[in-house]
Amino acid sequence: MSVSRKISESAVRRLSLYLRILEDLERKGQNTVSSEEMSGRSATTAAQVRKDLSLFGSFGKRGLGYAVTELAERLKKILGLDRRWRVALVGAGRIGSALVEYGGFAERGYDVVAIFDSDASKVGGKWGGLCVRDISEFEAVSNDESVEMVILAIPVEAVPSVMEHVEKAGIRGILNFAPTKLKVPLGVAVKDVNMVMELEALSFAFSQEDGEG
Amino acid sequence: MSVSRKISESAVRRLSLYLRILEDLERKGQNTVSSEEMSGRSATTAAQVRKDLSLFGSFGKRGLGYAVTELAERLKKILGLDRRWRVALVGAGRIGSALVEYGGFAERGYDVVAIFDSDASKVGGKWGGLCVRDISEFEAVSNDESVEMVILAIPVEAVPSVMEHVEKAGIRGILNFAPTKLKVPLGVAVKDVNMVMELEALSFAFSQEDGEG
DNA sequence: TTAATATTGTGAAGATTTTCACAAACCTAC
DNA sequence: GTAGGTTTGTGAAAATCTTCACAATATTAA
Repeated sequence: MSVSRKISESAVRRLSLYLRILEDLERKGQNTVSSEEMSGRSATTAAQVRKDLSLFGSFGKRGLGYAVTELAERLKKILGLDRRWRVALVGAGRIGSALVEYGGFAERGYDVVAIFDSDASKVGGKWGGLCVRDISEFEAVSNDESVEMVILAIPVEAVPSVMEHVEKAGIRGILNFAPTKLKVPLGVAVKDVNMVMELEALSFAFSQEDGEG
Repeated sequence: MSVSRKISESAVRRLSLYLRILEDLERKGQNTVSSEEMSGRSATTAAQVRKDLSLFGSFGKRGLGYAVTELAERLKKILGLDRRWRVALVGAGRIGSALVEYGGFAERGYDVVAIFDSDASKVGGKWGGLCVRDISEFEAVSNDESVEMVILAIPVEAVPSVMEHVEKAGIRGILNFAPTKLKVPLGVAVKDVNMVMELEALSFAFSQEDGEG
């Protein structure tokens, strides 16, 4: 099961998508699925699906396809979803509130166990059963609470000082909503989410198209 | 200025990031910047920065670097940000509310001019000055309001029926928060945003690392 | 004016990712 | 058990993306 090869960013994103498709098929009671059908639902090619899956082993049966439930389990394991993760939210502002309000994380195994902010007017407030703590307490609290990952929903200016705490606490996974590339030590994984950047990509695609003959 | 080459997804994302860096430098009153400095702030290489920019022309001066304000203007134009965009939000649920609440869109030129839902209990409600309309009115309203792009914040099940309206209305840009790949006609641009997918990529990176020697 | 220094723009090389194409493996029907 | 139809798994080819390396060009100093 150990994988020595480096798996590309985009391959991992596709695995996520495959898992979602499989869960959908599971709900519908479908037992097996072909790479062809998976590709149809995921805007890739059948060859791509097979290649992606083959990076981790042989899950399918030739002539038949993949067992839906079994493959879903394998993917969950590969993606680290066969367990729950303890997550801290840093930044009790608009984005942070939107994320807590959104609530989709717990469903997929991510438990927000602590919330931090540097704004004194927010510290002490209750957010869905959790007390907003001052960022200066980050190391102590995240240690007590065994925090593994951080959701960073803070303005760019606040990044350097917050990152000091995060680094010192030995956090090794960050979901970054601040619109800047984080500089992190080796071994710390970062994923960026930036909705405005997505919209910009959209208007780019749009403008290009309009400009062309 | 016309670009016939296809620009890669990741190149566009980097352009977005460069623009943000430039705007930051502008605020700080810096007049010129080298590809080296840009790369330092964006976790890429100087060569990558130059290559990306050179896709659209020669913006820099050898020996000196790039003029901050001028390059920012050029990038805005390239990314289609030299104008405002009229956007409709479809789905007045948790994600939709989070996005409206978040509010970062207007700042960057995207105006939400209409909100739709299929849930009768939501239709008619007021959201930040806008009245939530029934999705069946989509074509008429989006035509009246000259809607150009759509933010799709609906559950997977609702996708097919909503997409019918969106297609008929001739919308050609979609920011998709539904965790599924949309099937769209040629010429329609789609960008997917999926925060859970990002978190999964994070736990994947994390699990891999733990599993290795 | 010339020398020294800095930095871009870009072909070419290198690396990575995707697609192709087909042998191997499995299922069903008779 | 054999023939016919499917579908996987995977090397090899093709396409795409990133890095390298350096000529070309600009600035500054003397």
